[in-house]
Amino acid sequence: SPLPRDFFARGATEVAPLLLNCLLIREIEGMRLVGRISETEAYTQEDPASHSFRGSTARNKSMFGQPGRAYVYFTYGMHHCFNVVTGDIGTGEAVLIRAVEPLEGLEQMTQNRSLSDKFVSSDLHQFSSARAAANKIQLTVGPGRLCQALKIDRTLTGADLTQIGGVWISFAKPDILAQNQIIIASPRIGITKATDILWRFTLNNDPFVTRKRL
DNA sequence: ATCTCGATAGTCT
DNA sequence: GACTATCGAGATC
Repeated sequence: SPLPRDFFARGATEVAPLLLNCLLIREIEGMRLVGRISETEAYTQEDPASHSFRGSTARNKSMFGQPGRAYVYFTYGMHHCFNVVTGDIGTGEAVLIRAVEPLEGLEQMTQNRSLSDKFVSSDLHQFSSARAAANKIQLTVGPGRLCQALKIDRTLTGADLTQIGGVWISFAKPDILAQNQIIIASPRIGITKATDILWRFTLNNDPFVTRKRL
C-alpha cells in the first residue's frame, strides 16, 4: 500500500533515510516494475548543492509544490533523475533516489536499458550467482540507470506518488529495524558544493549502492 | 580496482 | 557561454 502524504510532509533529511527499503513501483503498458530503494540523497532549500537553492524556476518548481509528488529532471544531455518532493508547500526540498534493487519485471528492465537478453534472463535460473548480482547492479543502480530501467522521464514530474498507478511508493519491505539494519550517512555523489554534508543514505551490507567505499 | 574522458542538451547567468 | 544531483568505455595500475 502507498505511503501517505504525511510521510513526505517532513524535512528531506528526515525522509531520505526512511525511504530505504521502500518499494518504488512503476506501472506502464500493463506491466509492473518494482525496485527496493537502496540509496537516497537529501536536498534542501538552504543547500548550495540543491536545484532549489536559488529559488523557484520553470524546471524546479515542483520541488516547491506538494510533498509526495515527483520531481524528474534531465541532466548531462542524456540522463533523467527521479526525486521525491518533501516538506511543506512553498519549501524547495526533495530526495533523490540514486539506486534500487530490481525485484519485479527484470526482463522488461533489461530491454529498457538496452542490455542483451542473455544478460538477465540467464540470471532468472542461476539466481544466487555472483554474476546475477553484478548484472542486477547494472540494471538499476545509479540515478540515470534506474530511470531508464523504469521508463521514468520528465513527463512524470508532478506525478502523485501516494496514489497507486503510474509511479508510486509502497511501505518498506523488509522493515529496516526488524532486519537489524544500520543506516549509513555519507557525502553526496557528483556535487561540487556542500561536499562535507553527510546526506547520502544507504544500509550496511547492501550491495545495491553506487559506490562500495563510503 | 581506480582513473580519465567524451557524449550531449537543457538550464541559468 | 559555463555548468551539470551521469554513464560507459578505455587506459592504467
